[in-house]
Amino acid sequence: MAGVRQFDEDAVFARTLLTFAERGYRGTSMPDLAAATGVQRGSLYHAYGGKEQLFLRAFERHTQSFLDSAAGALETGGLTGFFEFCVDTICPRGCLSTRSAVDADGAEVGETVRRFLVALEDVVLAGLGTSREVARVVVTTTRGLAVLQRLGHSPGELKAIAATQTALIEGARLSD
Amino acid sequence: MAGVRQFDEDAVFARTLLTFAERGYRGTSMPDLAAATGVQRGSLYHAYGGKEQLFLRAFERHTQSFLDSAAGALETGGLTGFFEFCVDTICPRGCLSTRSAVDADGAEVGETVRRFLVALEDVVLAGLGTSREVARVVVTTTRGLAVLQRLGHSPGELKAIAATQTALIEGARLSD
DNA sequence: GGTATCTTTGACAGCACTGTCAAAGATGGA
DNA sequence: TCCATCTTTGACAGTGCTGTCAAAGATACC
Repeated sequence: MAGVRQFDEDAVFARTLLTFAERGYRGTSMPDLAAATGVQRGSLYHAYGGKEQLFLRAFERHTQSFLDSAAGALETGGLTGFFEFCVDTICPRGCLSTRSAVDADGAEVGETVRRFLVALEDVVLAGLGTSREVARVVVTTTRGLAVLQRLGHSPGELKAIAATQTALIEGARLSD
Repeated sequence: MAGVRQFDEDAVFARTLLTFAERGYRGTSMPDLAAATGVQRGSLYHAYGGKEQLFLRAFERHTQSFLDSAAGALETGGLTGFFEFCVDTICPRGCLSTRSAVDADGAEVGETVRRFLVALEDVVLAGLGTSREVARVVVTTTRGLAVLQRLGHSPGELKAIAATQTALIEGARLSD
């Protein structure tokens, strides 16, 4: 072992994800990532191989912490808390997973995002105790909110939509 | 008036929209459009100015017919019919408006898609007779379905999600 | 038929990104 | 200290897209 990596990999991953969230998957180039991370383009190619591999490594890295936080929000604040957490996460910059899902060209990125959504569905299912069908509607709603965010809707508007959805679900629960 | 346009503008618009739906806004280049429409790139630049203008003209052109069809589906089949229509429209190729919303770089495209969603919300509101809040949830759900479609979900899966959402809304209606 | 007007076509320069590579730099171990 | 190994850096060729333009083609009107 010698000639050792000069950059902090976690910091690179964090900057990488921010860049992808802001600019979209296709809209982000290796020069963009080099500029955002402060690491030369050649070094990124050398260390990770290319854009897709770098994305995948960064995405998988931070996925688990998001799921943990989501589970926490769900436990603390119920469905309302969950949606608020999602909107607050999405809101200044854009939803990384949604943008990547829509934007991706390679199959690998789509597959990874799909797995992420299944995991998110599991979190909702476990934390909310509804049916899997309803959990899936909840996840679908978060995707819809992410699209609306891209169109310029404010956090307040998104939360209002989430509140309506929450009321529909909670209402159905009561009437069972 | 002389030296007259050699191509059928409606056909060009139709092919244009298909291409944008399949490849995404950023993923579609002028050479792609030239190939898809059979019109030389130079002619497209001459006639429309560029990609964004061509997109906008084609999008606005076909927007109204979609809204009309959606209203018809809603009248005929209620919320279930509406969602089925949306899924069937989205499904083989992808949802043009959602892809464009997420993908767009220019402000004009986003603004146009936003207006389209407001119009769609109005259609749902008028056809369904619920509150505007619920109509907005319905529109948001269609966006979520479009994202899932991009991830490879089948029409059947999307319709199942839509059915759950429909049940939640209809249930809330009954208990009022 | 002639002319003015519009369209089509192919070509051009400019720009940005990709992926690779060789040379140079840095580091840990013998 | 010296060496083997890894990383960094800048440069390179290749590719694709953009926007423009001049020349050529087509058409309506006089």
